[in-house]
Amino acid sequence: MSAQTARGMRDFLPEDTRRRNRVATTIQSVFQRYGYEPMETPAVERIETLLGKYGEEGDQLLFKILKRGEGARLGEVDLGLRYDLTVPLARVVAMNAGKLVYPFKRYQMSPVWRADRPQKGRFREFVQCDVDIVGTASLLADAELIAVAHDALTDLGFVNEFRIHLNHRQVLRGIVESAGVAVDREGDVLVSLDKFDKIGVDGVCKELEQRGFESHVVDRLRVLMDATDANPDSGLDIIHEFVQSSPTGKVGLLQLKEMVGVLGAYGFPPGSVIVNPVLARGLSYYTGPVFEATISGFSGSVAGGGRYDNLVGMFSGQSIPATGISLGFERLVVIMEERGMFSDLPCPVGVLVTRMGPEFLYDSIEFAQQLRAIGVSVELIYEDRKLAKQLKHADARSIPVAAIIGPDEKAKGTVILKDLRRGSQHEVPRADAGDQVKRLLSDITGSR
RNA sequence: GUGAGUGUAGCUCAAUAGGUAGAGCACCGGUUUGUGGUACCGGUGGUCGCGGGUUCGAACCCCGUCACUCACCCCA
Repeated sequence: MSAQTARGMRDFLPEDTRRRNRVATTIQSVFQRYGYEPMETPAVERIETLLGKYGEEGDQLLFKILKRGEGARLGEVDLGLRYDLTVPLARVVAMNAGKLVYPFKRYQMSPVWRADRPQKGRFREFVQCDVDIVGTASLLADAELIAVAHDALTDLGFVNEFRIHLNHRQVLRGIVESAGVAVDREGDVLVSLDKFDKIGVDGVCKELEQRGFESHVVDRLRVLMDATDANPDSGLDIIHEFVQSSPTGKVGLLQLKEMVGVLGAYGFPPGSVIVNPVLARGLSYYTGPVFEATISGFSGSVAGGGRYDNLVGMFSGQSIPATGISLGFERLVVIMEERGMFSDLPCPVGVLVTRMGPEFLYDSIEFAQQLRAIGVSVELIYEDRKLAKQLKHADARSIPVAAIIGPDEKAKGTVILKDLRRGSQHEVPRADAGDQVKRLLSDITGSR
């Protein structure tokens, strides 16, 4: 019998959970600040809901659930674990289209499952934080999502350490068209182009050649990448040059210009949101603006999203426009742990109430309750062990204050409050102890 | 799915040319039976991932297998 989690699955011990909760509440409060409401959907969806939404690769990565009974023996599948939160949302909207108030703004933070091979910042079970706006084609919605991501990353502590990239599916189509690529090979080009950040101009060109693209196509895209590389802040101008011959591309460009204008009004620091002509994004359901957030020093994205105006229609036949972004919760946690960004998390327990012996136990319990009644988090020692051991336990748990009641204190109706960080202690009447404890705890958190 | 690396005590790691395992930290006890985080002394703890093979003898060599890590594919 091996005590081990399944591949790519993790336990979260209390310290992990404390950190994760900090990230979750920080992100949630941003979502709520913009008027999004929480929503939840089942972990399990019908398999046909999931299949065919994420491309061939995605279908391979779905965790599938065998039918019960006879079907299991035959290997029949009728259910699967959700692969993301966007497709379930589209399903919910299709199911409840008449009941919802539009624009429907919801967020969801839930685990999703992918049968991927784990690596850094990648797991088989991982939490996504999705915010979406359903029922409006307005680009204000897309811009707002960028603002939400911007605020979330900022509040988490990544001030000036991230960048949000913005592009448009129709711009990409325009670029690809004008480079002379057939529509059915657009996907291949975009997949390679998207690796620009990682493998550079030469890497992308090499890959394009390997995929069999003619040299005039590769050369054209090389010019695009060189221009982007040289002037990362001139994305709109570069796109302008590259979509002249494409009506579709021009539409996309106009929309990007509009968004850039709107984003200007949000007042973000220069360079934190940029138009990136080579940002592609893999998922096939995007139809308009696409966005992605990166953090300096981390390869890969920490957020991604875009407009998907046709996804709801796949379920109901009734097309409803929608746009959304997903924050990569796990990657953010990984990066924040690496960079020591949780060092300010306080110990959840404020006071350890020690005990001196059987005859003083009830005093300790009464005192613990006295503190709990005023909202202090208190832990009581269960075993009758020597005081040194009890204080050691407080250390192990980083509890900042110990309360000691022995024969002397019992006789006088006092308690010793010991500040374990400083090593100082003083004896106070038990009636005043609540205020003293609160003062001590606020001193300790304030002085950090 | 592909490739590379690593699996020895709870954790981080040692073990000299194959001779049946050791340190630090942690834990427990003591120096201090009312005071932790510093010091000193002692102690518990290991089927060397698992299975086979070579050998008088394997943690070490060979084969297989599993797990983890990293990278690719793809993605958060």
